[in-house]
Amino acid sequence: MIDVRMLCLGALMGREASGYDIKKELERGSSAGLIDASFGSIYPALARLAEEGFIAARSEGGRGRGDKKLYTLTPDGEAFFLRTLSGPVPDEKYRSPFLFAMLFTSCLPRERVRAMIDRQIAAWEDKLAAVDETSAAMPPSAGLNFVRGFADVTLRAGLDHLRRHRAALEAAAKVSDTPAPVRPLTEAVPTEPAVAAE
Amino acid sequence: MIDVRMLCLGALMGREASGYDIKKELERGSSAGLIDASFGSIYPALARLAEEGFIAARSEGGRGRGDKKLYTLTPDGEAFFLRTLSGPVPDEKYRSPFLFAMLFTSCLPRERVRAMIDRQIAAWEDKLAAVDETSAAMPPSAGLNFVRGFADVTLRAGLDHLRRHRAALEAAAKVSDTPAPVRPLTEAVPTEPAVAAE
DNA sequence: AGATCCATGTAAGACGTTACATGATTTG
DNA sequence: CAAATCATGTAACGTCTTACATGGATCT
Repeated sequence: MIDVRMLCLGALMGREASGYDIKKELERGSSAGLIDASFGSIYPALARLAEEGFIAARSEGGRGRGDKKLYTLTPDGEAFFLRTLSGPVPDEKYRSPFLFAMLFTSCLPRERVRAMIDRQIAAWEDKLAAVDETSAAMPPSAGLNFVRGFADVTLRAGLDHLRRHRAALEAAAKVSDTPAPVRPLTEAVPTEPAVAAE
Repeated sequence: MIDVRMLCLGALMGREASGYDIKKELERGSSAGLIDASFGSIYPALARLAEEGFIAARSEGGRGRGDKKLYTLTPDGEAFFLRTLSGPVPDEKYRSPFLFAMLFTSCLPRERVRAMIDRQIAAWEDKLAAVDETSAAMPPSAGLNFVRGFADVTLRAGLDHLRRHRAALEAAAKVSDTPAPVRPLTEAVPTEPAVAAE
């Protein structure tokens, strides 16, 4: 379970923060590019955690900024967080629209494939730069080092692979109005030769 | 957009299949380990696609097995699929409960960290084996090669990284009742020294 | 003065999972 | 005959995103 509640509790480990702060942290802090959540899920999560007694709120209204609510973990909250973290680790989820699209290169126009690849390379390069940059600016800890390093090597491997294979992908793509060689997403070894019949 | 509808349309490119077949394909076919979906989302998606005229159903009742519904893409469906695929490519989503947990190694008992790492290594090794195995048994196509290869290099990089860093992660973990060195998930360079005050 | 950032929240809806209900067929 | 696999579907529920509503503060 890594729902927004866990994200919030994690962000509050050893620090006081508002919903807004948490969102910023997810966007530009140590988890930049790895995890994200919208205000629409963060605020209700905080409200519920407060109700449950896992976090405590302190209003910082007054002077400058409007009504800011700073949350802190309660002992209960920290215990709950650590207990949940120690529980069963759910499977990872990776969903890549780009990879999915690449499965169908042979049915897509070549320029389109080219454009997608360009955008993906740019996106991964950006992410890589962001990871390396924020890593440098962060106090080192074994966990942080590991996670940032993971993002780094993994992105590099992906980029490298894509660069090496882009020619093949583009070559397989459809040139303008070539009758698309639609091959099914097969399940292992389709034993019937296409000629077959009877 | 890679919702279950797109998954189904993709699975039906150049082939006839039932909801059950699609599920199997996702589990053990070319997308094994990369994408999955439950029956609870596949069947309603197929029903809706049929309503919209993107796929056509053919009942294969009769002899052996019960009432099987085989779906085929209509020209409209194929056009819709290709058009959507060619549209804007949404961001990738990667959610790793394991990586998240590793951010908090310093607060978790060492044995627990060790166990998590062992399980993760095993999980990635399994996935890698599955990828390599099914890749070998599949008719080669540029798209398939690329995607399988991507999974392969990416998993290897991750595994390698984890193996190299496990000692450091375990060393940072909490030994039995050591007062946990809780360090916040910081946002870049927290400039205030903890002493500060006024 | 207008744009942008800070700051919180709600409501509607999309999307998906789990669990349930059902039943035939195949295999050990 | 029991267990697994084939096969389809529904209902409840959880979770998250988008879009909306609101308002002060800061910057240009």
